[in-house]
Amino acid sequence: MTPGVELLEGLNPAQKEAVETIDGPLLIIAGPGSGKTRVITHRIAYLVRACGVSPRRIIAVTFTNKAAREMRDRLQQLVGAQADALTVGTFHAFCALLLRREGESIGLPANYSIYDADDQLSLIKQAMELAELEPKRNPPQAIRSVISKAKSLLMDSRGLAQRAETYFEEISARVFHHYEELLARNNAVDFDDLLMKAVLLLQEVSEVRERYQSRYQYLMVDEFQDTNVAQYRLARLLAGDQANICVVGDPDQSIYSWRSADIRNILSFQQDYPQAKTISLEQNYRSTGAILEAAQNLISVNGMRLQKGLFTDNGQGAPLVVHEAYDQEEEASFVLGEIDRLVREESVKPGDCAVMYRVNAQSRALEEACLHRGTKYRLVGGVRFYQRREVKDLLAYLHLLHNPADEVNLSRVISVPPRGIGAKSMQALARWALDQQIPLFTAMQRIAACRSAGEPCPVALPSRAAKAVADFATMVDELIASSANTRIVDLIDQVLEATGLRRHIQSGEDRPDERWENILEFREIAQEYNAEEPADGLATLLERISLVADVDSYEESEESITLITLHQAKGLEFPVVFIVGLEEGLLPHSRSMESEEQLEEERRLCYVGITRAQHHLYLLRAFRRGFMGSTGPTVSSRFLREIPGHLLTAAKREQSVKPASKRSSFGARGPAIDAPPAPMPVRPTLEIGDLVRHSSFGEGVVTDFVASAGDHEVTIQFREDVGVKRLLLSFAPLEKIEG
DNA sequence: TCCTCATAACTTTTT
DNA sequence: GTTATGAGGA
Repeated sequence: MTPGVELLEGLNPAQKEAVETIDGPLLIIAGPGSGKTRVITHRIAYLVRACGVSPRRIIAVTFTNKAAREMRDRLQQLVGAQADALTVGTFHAFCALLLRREGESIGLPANYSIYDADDQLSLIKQAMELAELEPKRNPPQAIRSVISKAKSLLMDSRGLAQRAETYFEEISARVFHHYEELLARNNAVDFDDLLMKAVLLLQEVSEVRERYQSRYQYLMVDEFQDTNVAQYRLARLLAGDQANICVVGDPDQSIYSWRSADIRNILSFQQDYPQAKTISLEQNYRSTGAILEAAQNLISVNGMRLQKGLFTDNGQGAPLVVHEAYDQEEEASFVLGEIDRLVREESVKPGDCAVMYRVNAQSRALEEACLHRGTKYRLVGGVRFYQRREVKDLLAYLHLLHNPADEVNLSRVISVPPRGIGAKSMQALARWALDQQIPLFTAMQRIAACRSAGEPCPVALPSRAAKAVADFATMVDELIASSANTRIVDLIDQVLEATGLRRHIQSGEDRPDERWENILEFREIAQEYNAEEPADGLATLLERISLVADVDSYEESEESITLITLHQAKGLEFPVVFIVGLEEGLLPHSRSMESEEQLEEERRLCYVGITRAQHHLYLLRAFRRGFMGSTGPTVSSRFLREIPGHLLTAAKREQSVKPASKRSSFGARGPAIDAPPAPMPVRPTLEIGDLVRHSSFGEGVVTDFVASAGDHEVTIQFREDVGVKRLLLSFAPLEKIEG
């Protein structure tokens, strides 16, 4: 028997074909729950075990570190220790490594820093000062986004200046130019640079390109619909003329266009590789028929779309539950109440349940409800660990030790703790450094040298400040010297003591215990890097930390429910899913309602959420929701209307447990005094989720609403003894109960 | 130089 | 209901 042939067992024909097609370009269109990961991992294992390809020659690129880790784990099971020789990682991680090894050939020193969004912003503000632009009139955030878009299209500041179409782009190009220089001076790159410089490197330096092309014979790209132009170019450069490139994606799950992801890459792929084979995986193994049907109906509203015929052999399953809560507190308590009930009555584990939302701010109400009820939960995202102030401060010191040219991190730590070097002194120092054409930190070292030699200070500084600067430079120098031969954890301890950071945190007013806990947690993480060479250990630690997302640290647990944004939920699946906040302005988000493209992306986001569910799906909405301190009534999401009514059912009545007083106090028709005018024209009639009273049937919930021949047909779920009724709006004696 | 208090401005989504 | 910024006082 051919070795590795058992890897094909249990695959459907399309999956099998995808695994066996190993040479030449291959595009796999993989619907949700179609066994995509299985196909990718089996394909790699097949290459290794059946085709005898050395694992060193295979590279698989994923979107998140978590996906990479999962893939590696699965491959370990399929090919054992050989999995270690595979290259599996995110685009950014691969580029970071490539640049650290080969960057010198395009003038990038190996000890470069990676700047995150915050660092970028502070550099952009500096660049704006140099370009003499008012940050008030030109929001730095917006400029950053223009720069980032340009870079993801592989444009530098010259390119942007040439192709600028608006005044704002022209301004941005001017800032961009200074920004590039500042990055170079700080020996730093931003996220987009990782990709752009890697492309530049492979394009310009043929020796390196050929080496990598001949090393990697087989290339796979996961989540291809979320790649941007730079990433796609990189993939093509790596694939070379051999073109054993396999890309896997689903255009309907493209939700990162705001980060310059470009679905058109799928079209480009077919143009760039006309001989490419396309395989569609259409059988869904994850969800019930009802869930899949709802998802398909929703997504089919999108205009620009490749039709797909998803199907499942799973049963129809339970209908989707829609519920309108009074406010976000009641929404949260409904969710938790329902989870309790499922755990009690249907042997569901809390860990099987996930609550998904559009924006992180929505997690607050849910967290509070969990705390109140004693429900264990795991929050994915939120305030990121590495973004916490104390952790970032410590990291900034480590960055400075690794790359003393890094002035963003230098400025960050110069006054943490306060050591008598204020803004004025820093300004004077910076001016002098610029004058002397030396880096800021070198200027500080000069002052230290002058002082110890008893010479006068070359910069006009108050003597206290001059001493403080000299002490600081000496301290950092000592730490740098020590970093070359100290284990990471010991280095961290030295930094905490020498800089006074430990005392600063522990004697601080602001939750000192919690903040110190975070430092200790960071210390734990760093411990894992001890095995490596000390100097290299610092480099890898910093690199890894710069490139991890929070979803990466997500671990499954049986007792805790999961709170997660819709974006982060991509690639995950749960038996029970609650999607909350199905309201106009939230899902779809108000910032995405300007253009049809953005709206379609919101719809895809909703689609991603729905297709995460295996057995039970709940679609929730709050009638009133607070935003930015104030609170106002909401309008039901159009997405609810785009799901056919026969798939939906209203939540059982007793679930809405809020005391009646709260409801009635708002008043059925009374003017909403504190409510801002609704941003969207409210439908003059009824909407899905509305509560109505019928003169003979009693109270009910609208579950469907269709226009028909000059009238509207409403489907209403009444009390259990009455059941579901279809009524024509113009005839039915219906009264809306509220809002 | 550093800290406190007020106010303004804002919140998509993340490698 | 937050977090970033600024003025003014110690």
